[in-house]
Order: sequence, then structure tokens, then C-alpha cells
Amino acid sequence: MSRDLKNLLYEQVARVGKALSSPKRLEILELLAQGEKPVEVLASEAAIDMKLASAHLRVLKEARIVEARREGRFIYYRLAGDDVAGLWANLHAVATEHLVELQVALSQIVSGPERLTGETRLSLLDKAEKGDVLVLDVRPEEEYQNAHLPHARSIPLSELKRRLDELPRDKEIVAYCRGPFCLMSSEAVALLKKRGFKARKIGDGVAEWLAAGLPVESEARSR
Amino acid sequence: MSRDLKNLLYEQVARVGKALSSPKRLEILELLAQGEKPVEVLASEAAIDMKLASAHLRVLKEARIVEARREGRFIYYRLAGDDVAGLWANLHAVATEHLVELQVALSQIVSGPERLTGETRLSLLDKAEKGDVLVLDVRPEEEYQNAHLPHARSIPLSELKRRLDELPRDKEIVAYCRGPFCLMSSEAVALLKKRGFKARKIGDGVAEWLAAGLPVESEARSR
DNA sequence: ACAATAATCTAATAATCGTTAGACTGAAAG
DNA sequence: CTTTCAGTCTAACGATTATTAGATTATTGT
Repeated sequence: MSRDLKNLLYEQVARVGKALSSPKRLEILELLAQGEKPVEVLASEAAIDMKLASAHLRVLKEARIVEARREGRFIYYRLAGDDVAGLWANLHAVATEHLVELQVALSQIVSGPERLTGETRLSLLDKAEKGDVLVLDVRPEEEYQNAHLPHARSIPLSELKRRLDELPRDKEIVAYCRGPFCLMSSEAVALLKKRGFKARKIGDGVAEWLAAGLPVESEARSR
Repeated sequence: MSRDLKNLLYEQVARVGKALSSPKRLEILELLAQGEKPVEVLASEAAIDMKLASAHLRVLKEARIVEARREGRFIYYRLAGDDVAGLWANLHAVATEHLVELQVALSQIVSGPERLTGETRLSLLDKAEKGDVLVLDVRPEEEYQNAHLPHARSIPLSELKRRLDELPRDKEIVAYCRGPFCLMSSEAVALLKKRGFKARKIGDGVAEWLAAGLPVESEARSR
């Protein structure tokens, strides 16, 4: 009798687990953690076609971890809550901690200590506040406007080359993007170092920052 | 070029997601969050046969979220770290928050406000410390010995009926077991109320308590 | 050495999932 | 009112996965 009920409970939780069991869906979730986006944008950023993106979004929607909103011809998807971004951060933290294969793969794109701990986050926050370092957000501008790390300045990777004169040469530049699997900040640091700036990247994105219990900033957005 | 690498990263995380996508595996994970157990025990507690349990454990082991240790004829499985219990707690918290179906199912086994928040946890901890309430752990004794809530007393559900005289009639009794999906504390409360005790249950187990950043206690164990 | 126990490994089946293609829907623009 | 655009829905395929049964391995007790 109670076994049926128990099974029902675990089945419901497994619905969310299933939603997290496909690489493409995880990639979409990470994109959605940067703010709401229409299907076409998600599809092109995840390098899949729209039909497949739509199918994956359906699974995520049925697990109730994303929601949709129509505006004109576009359908904007967003995470169903901040806790979903936290779950994604938690999931990849556990994977990074225990999967040697993931650690090896990650070590190919990152070089140093860009995995932050509680203390290094606080010290970064402190240095950013004092202006000792410049925190640089290299994601597309809409994502920055939606939410960004405290005191961060926005220069999207695509504009970085022609906006180098906005950056200081005497301060350390700390670049970040969407999270530990996002390559934009790596590319930004490579460019900056080649041009003689003192730059490094961190693996954190907004979701990781929030999951660590730290605040993020957000521009007032028109609705 | 970088797309392949990106896919590889998400694929690795999805391995952990896949491990969380089956109800039976989640049930096994919750059991393992109570302490290490041999395959046979896991199988009987999850009401599946040993072969199937072994197959599920293999998936969990390949996702590196559980580990195995042989002792004589038995192979004991355990979680690969506390972070895995935290991930499970996080997953079912998100599911409970967003899935209406799960909320409905849960409301059938629980009646009142047994979902704790940060403040209610702290106030419970405080009252338990002062002795204003008796926190009662109704899980099997080994699980209590492995880890239990602060100041909790152990009376396994199976022994509760004949050990009622150990319980106070003037204090409120707060029962808990393995987590929000575990029915033992509900049964304990039903029994206690019928016998005239002042009793209620909480949905927290050790994993939820730890995930909330609170300490748990543990008996010295022989190895 | 031999049987019993605890568990894994292999093979096979049924069910589910990822992916793609084609027909369809709802909103806007000519 | 037709066309176009953004996206969904349906159907279909091949690839995975869950589950079961049967044979096999490691350890202990006789």
C-alpha cells in the first residue's frame, strides 16, 4: 500500500532527474540561467536545430523546471526559479568533484586555479569593491543586464578587440562568463594577455555565485 | 573545435544526471544517505531483487557517486561524498517546489507544516538543546549510529510500541526518519498520538539537515 | 575439496529516449 | 486574405535503458 505511494514520490523526483540526463538539455539550462531566451537563440547557441531544441524544451517544461511566455512571434523560455540554477550548479559541482574524466577534460581548457572556494570568492568581492581588480563580464550584453557579478563591467567578447582602450593596464582583469564550461572568458583572457594586459579567468558564472550564497547585481529592465 | 570539448563536458555532467533519472536509483541513494549498506539490504528495503539492485548500483558507481567496499561475503556500498547527499536533497527540494503532482502526493502522507525552513530548523535545534522537545529518531539503530540530528534519541519504529515508557508525556516529541519521503516517522507519530503523547513529525532527514548547513552528530563506530 | 552465500557478469527482451522529417498553428506583415 | 516567421505536434527510425533469467566469481563454513 505505502509502497505505491513511495514509488510515486520517487517517480516525480526522477522526472526532474530525467530532465538533467541529457547533455543538450544541460547546455540549454545553463543558457537559460543567463536569462530568458527565445527558442531560436537557444538552438543556435547550443548548435542544434530548432526542432530538437523545441523537443528538449518540452521535456524541461514537463519537468516544470522551465516556463514559457509568448511575445509576438517569439516564445521566450526561462528557468522556473533560482533554485533550478542552483540545482544545475550543484549538479556540475558534484560531477566535477567525482568524475576524473570531467576533471581531465576541464584541465584542457583551463590552466590555473579558477575554481573558486568560499574564501577566494569573498576576497575577490572585496578587491572588486575596492577597485583593486576589474571584474569583466564577457557575455552578450543582455545577459549582463539580466544579472551580473557585483561591480562587474560588461564588454561582450565580440566587442572586446575594439574596446581594449576601455580597460586599465595597471589593474588585474578578472574575466568570467556563463560558468565553468563556458569558453568565452578563456578566449577573452587569451586575447588580453596577448595585448599585454594582466588578466585571468574564473570559472564562476552568475548561477555559481548565487549558489555560493553571494549577491548578484541586475540592471533595471524594461518589461 | 571547441564544440566537441563542450559536448564532452556536458556529457560528463549528464552521466550524473542519468544516475538520478530512475526512481529506484533515487530510493537507493536515499538509503545510502543513511549510511553504508550491503546490496541485499538495499534490495530488500527498496523492494527489488538483488540482481536489479546490483544493476542500479553499477550505474551509480559508473557515475562515481557511490563507492563499494568488500568485507567478507558482503559488498558494502556508500555515497562517494557528503556532496552527493546534498545533491539528492537539492534535487528533491526543487522537485517539491515545482511539481504540483509531487505536492499533491506528499500531502497524502503528511498533514501539517513538517517542511522546515531555516528559522524553524534553528528554533528546533534550540528547543532540543534546552530539552523543551524530544527529537526522536525512528530509523534502524545502525543508521542512527552513523549520523543523527543533534540531541536526538534513537528508538527504531519496530521497537517503539514496547519502549513507549522511555518517552516523556509532558514534552512534545518531534519524530524524523530518512527524509521527506520516508513514512516511518508518520507511522511513529500516528502510534504516539493514539497512545496520548504529544507528537509531530518533520520531513527532514540527516541529508536535509546537512544541506541546510547544520551539524549532525555521530556515534563512535568500530571499523 | 565441497557446498552455501553474496553479488556480479552476460545475454535477451520490452520499453523508452534522442533525433529527424513533415504537417500544422498562432501572430504579424504585406 | 495570403504569406512569412517562430515554433509546436506527430510519426518514425535507431540507439539506450530497465528488467529478468542463467551462468559465473569470490568468500566463508563444513
